[in-house]
Amino acid sequence: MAERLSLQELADELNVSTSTISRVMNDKPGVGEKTRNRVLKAIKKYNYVSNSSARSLKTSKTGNIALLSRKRKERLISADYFQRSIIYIERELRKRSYHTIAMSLDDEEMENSSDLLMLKEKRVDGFIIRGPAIKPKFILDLKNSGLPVVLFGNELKQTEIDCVVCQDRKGTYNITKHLIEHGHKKILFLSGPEGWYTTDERKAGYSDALKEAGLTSRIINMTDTTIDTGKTFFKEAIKNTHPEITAVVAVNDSTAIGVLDEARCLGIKVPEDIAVVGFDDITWASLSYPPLTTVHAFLEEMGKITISRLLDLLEDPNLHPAKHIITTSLVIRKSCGC
Amino acid sequence: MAERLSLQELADELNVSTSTISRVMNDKPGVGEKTRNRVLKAIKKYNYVSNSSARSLKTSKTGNIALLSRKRKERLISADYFQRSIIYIERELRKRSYHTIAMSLDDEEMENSSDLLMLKEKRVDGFIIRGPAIKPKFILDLKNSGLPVVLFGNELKQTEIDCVVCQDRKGTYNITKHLIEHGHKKILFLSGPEGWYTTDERKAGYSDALKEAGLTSRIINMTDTTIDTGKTFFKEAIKNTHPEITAVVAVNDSTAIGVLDEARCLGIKVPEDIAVVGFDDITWASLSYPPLTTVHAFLEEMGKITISRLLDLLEDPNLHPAKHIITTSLVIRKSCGC
DNA sequence: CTGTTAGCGCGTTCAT
DNA sequence: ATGAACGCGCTAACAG
Repeated sequence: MAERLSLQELADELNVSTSTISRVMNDKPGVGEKTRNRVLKAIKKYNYVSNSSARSLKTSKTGNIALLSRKRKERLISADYFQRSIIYIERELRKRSYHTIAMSLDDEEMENSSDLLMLKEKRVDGFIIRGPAIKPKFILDLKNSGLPVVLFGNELKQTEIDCVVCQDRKGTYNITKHLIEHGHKKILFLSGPEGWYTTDERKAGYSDALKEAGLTSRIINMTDTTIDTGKTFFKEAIKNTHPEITAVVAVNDSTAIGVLDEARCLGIKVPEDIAVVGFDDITWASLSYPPLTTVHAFLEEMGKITISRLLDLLEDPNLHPAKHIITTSLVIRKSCGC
Repeated sequence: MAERLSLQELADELNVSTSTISRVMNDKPGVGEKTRNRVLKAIKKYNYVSNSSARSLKTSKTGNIALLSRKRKERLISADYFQRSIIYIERELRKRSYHTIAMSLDDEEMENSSDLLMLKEKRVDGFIIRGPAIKPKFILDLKNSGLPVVLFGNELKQTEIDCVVCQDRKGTYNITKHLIEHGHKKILFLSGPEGWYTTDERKAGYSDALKEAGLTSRIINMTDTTIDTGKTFFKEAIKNTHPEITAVVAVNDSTAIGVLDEARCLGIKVPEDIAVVGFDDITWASLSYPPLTTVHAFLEEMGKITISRLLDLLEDPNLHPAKHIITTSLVIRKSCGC
């Protein structure tokens, strides 16, 4: 590939000033029709693209957005959730001429948010933070950097901050109600750690449904929401603390799939002996055995809103924080037994 | 957060010149012990970090690496493969002070590689291209940009270019041989589109094993290597073209899992009626029903080498291209029936 | 409508 | 050992 052309070189080539070309490049007024066309043609001919560092230096805009996730230690369970959201967000950002810098941070790295170079280096214009398992302090540190932040699938409880979530509470309420309507009375909720937004909301939705039906709540707070915690805590429940249950509402599909797997190990038939339902509708929900009844979250639409919001914030950082809640829908498959 | 400090401001604060601080920042000689310490302390105190755009402009290094993948249209099946590699690569790069710009390109976007702004904008220092389903022209275009390129899980057939792969051929040879040793004689290979590196290699491995045993090859080239193509092509084979088979070697786990799913739909028992094996050892291989016998690829180690190589290339772009082949290992579970 | 000029914040000569 | 001056490539303010 030929050497990159600088603005100056192109200007010399055309016998115009750099400002003229700059004006044309940025679609600004103040250039005659004839000159503009001449410049446009040359830009195409020489395949001229402005140097992003120089532009950033001048404009203080990088054209990069950081997409931050938490790295889990356990078996990767939400992989397709991760992939679908990251791919969608990246592509949507790219359509609008932004690049995506992806990072997976473990808990330790989030402790030292001051280490996050990007923040001080001015390498990005804004942050998308994905998932519930992020420490509030980390989020606030980022927010205090002055750059726009939008949360995806999470909300801060004390501080108002832009966020995009699905109907966690209502979705779980609906699916729990579905089980109740099919005659279940002893329903266990496998929840995640207290304090995670989605977990708390979904737990509340479960409780809403049970309370409405006058049934007794049975809740277990797991240490995480993975296949493995699903297996472990379900086994413990069925063998010791809650042998009487006829249905399990899992806080997410990964947990539910862990339950399915463990049930198989224990010789418990799903849905004949126990009904199992999840939340998220990850790809594997349709491939598990039996296929999982769950709540579908519209990740793509959540992503779309996240990005629109972030870009709005980029234009006007003083917008008042908003919370965006996207609908969910119930997906009936086999694991609920109806 | 306080306003960012510029080099000049920090210099004024300390009554030294910007050059002195720059020297300290970049660990260069020519600064007295006492001054150096004083500067070091101030850097810490004011939390000074140099502006990345300005630095890039001056040094022509961005500190960004592009990680490119192909976006598939079908159900996402290799999600955890994707996630594991991207997370690992990103974290490993970050350890070495690089940021990762991730992009998922569809076929159309790869056609117009000239559109890839990054390339001309000088937004990245190098490229990692992940997966086999990438058009050679796209790779060559990138390579011709003059920036270092390393392929991950792919190889160019005509042009020498740095690449990191696993033992695709030998791995498939081994697992096929395993089936043969357990008495299978009519073994079908579900392959991907011709021309994809991994697919072709694995097919060759299958053929090696069959030839060695004096058995007849049965190969189907699918249009892609997903759960859905696995389902479709397996069904077609079992019902029409190859009803006699007793075992299926799938080109990857996604395909194998599609076969498992379709077998269940058709009332065919695995492994009793038909043995099924895959390749990759994605997380779901251990969770499918029955758990999948497969070939484990060491993604993390592949990622590590990819990065080391890319960084070496960054230092010396004239290194001779090298191909790195990482070992695989056979993982025996239930689906092969032994 | 167009060109000249002055930085953006940094690294790197070249003097001292 | 230190500092002054220059320029990386671009945009924007000011002249003309």
